[in-house]
Amino acid sequence: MRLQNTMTGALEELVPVTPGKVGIYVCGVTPYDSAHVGHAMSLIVYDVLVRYLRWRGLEVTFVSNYTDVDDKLIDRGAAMGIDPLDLANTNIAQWEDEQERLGLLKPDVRPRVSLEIENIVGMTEEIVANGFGYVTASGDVYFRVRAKSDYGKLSHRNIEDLRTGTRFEPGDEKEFPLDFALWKSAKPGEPAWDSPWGKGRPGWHIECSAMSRRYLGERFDIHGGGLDLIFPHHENEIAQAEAAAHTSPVFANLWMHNGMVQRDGEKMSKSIGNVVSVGDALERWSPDGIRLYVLSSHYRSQTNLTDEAMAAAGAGVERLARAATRDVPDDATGARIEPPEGARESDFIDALEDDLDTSHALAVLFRLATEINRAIDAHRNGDDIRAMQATLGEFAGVLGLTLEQGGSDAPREDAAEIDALLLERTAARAARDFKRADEIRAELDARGIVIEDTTQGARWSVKR
RNA sequence: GGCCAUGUAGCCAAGUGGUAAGGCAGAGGUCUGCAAAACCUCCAUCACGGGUUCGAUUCCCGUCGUGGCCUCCA
Repeated sequence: MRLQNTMTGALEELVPVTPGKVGIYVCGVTPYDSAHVGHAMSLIVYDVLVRYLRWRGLEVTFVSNYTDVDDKLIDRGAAMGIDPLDLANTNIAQWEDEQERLGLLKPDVRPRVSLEIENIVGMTEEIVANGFGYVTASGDVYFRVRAKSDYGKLSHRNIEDLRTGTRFEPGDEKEFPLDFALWKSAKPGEPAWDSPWGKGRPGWHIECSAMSRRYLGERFDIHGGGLDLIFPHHENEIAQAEAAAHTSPVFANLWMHNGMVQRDGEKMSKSIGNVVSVGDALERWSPDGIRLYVLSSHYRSQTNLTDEAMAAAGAGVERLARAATRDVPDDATGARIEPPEGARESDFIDALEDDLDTSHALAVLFRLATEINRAIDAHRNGDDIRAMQATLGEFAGVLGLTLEQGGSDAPREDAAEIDALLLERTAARAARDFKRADEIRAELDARGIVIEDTTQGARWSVKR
């Protein structure tokens, strides 16, 4: 599989550190507020990566963290008058529920900063001992950026460029403006832990270096996150990890970064008030629809979330789901058929091998759907058609799509009533009382129910 | 200001130095009592201006637009 490595800017072959195994670390959220669709998009991308690699037979260890100790949590907690860790736990619980509804795989390890303090302190000590960190009079520990000659190599900036525009704050104890905090001494009322430098808490960046090393080793395969994390977060992670390294001069082999989601052509931001939370999204659109939308563009590109695009994604899911679940006659005497050019497993694999080209992979699914429909209409061999349906379902599964129909089996309180109306309509049609039949259809339509007359009889489903 | 992306049909969105995947929407047709679904057909010359080339949407330069990062951010 080839993936674009942000570090080199080139497409690189994924060559696992340990053959047959892949370690992936993805930066998780800071749970100071509800998650939004941008977070969801990011995780959907890596979710598909993990699913695909596993489908291909690789043993994947997927690690993603929660930053539950952070300035934002402390500030928000103070404003709300609650303990920042409680706030984090509340938001994490909500987000985990939403992740499940989005069909996201659970990471194999889900570390939290608050439970990793010893690990983080240990790494910080190593960095200081190696001369890459220093302790100030007030008990803060900073990373000495100038000691790392290749600092900036991920974001392709040099220290001089970065220095422009920065300056020392009055009373700043930093040696150099770009130095960043590894450990922050505790202020009254803040969550704090013991350390060799007194009570305090970790800086933002050190956690990911410490946790990824603990669970994946000093060198691992893929580190992912949003484009906005390249600088300073990932840059600093690299500096820290390499400053503490014992055996490997390289931290992550491949750096993957997903593009940002815009809403109606604008950046989602609290100030504009256009942030779409995951909760809102799940209210309005199906998990498959959200996923299809995300996967319809390349993960590195910026996407624009519009109601129209979401409706299109939902309709696309319907098309795939229908084809995958459409009744196929048992007849196995029809002419044999197999997936056509562009709809074969090799096409699907080629697409995803090529820097996770999910858009192309989806095109394979749609071609397969068309072929299934054609084959059914043409009374082709039933076994062959069912095989194609199974393939479609399998590919969809690799992409994390469930293709569940919102059909008659969907739980609905008035199901019995709807069934009764449908029976009445069937009787009316048999009696050629089309006026009454159409009335019933209109009534059900008003209730969000769609009727289809098929050769197997009438059926209803929930309109999406 | 610096660094980096990006600009493809009504919308979303792939892609390639040799005249543009796929989805949604739309139009016509088949099927249907009518619909729905499905199937068939149709629907773009790739922001603009230069350059390189036998030939560019695809490479280079410039302009304009959009966005990201440079401070917290998926």
